[in-house]
Amino acid sequence: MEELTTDLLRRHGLSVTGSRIKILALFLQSESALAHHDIEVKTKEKFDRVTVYRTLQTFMDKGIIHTIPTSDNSVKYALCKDNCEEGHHHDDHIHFICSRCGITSCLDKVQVPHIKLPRGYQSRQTEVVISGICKECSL
Amino acid sequence: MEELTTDLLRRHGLSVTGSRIKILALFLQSESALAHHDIEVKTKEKFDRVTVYRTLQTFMDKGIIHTIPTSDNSVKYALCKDNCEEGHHHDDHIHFICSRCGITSCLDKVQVPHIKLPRGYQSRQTEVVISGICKECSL
DNA sequence: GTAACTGCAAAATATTTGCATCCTT
DNA sequence: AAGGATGCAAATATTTTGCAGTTAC
Repeated sequence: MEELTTDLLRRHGLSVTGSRIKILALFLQSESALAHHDIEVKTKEKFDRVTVYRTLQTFMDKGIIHTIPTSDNSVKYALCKDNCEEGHHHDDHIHFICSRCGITSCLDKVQVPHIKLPRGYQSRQTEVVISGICKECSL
Repeated sequence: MEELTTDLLRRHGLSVTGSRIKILALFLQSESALAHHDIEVKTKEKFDRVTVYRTLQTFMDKGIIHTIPTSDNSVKYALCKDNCEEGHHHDDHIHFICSRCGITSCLDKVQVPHIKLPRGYQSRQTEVVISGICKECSL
């Protein structure tokens, strides 16, 4: 794991530090998207709240994670899969929010559909967030 | 306009008050979605910030407005078109965020596509938010 | 050694709650 | 008259900024 995180950081031109390793590891271990608060809670070793903010921002800038839009206030973050570069997100999967257990996850297998817009509108990115009952909760 | 807003409030079982009329009128006049901050700025007569929060919450509860999910922190609100009832939103249109002028709007004519989910997932609501350049900005 | 990262303090901003008063019905 | 809505004060939560000390390369 340490190997993996270190690699990922280096590949994105970031220096390897304790907080970055720990936070990145959290994302790699997690099936679901994480809110700022989750990160504060789940890292064994506690980091300053400010460090978490800055680390998330850095990961965003470098295309390591992306945000998932939600209708309520909350911002959730998830790992970008492969082809995100600095400044260019290519997340072409949809997101799912379970209204029972609350987890937010990326459904990597489900492609975002192409949507025909009215004349004059130019689409750059399409976000799809579906809420409902997830696989686990509907058992 | 006063007629319209009053009607709308009554139809949703709300008492008719100054702040509700003014805030609802803002939504009716506005082409685009409004953030809490927009409302504070755009109402001539100033209301307490708390009143704005509470009014928006009330409108949400009654199905008069809905939120639009965004990837950044911001929450935007827009009028529900017709068939929203208390506790049941039926917004089946997509949302558009212009990355040039920043406006967020409902594209009422564009239907949300049906998306086939993996086995076990049950969809209740699908949100689609497309960002790009809007009609006005691409002229 | 130098540039970048972190933690602490504090500022700025956003949101919620309690309560007394006022307004709508 | 009664219940609900508003404004004010204040508590809470969230996010940002500056700076000094520390760490990665």
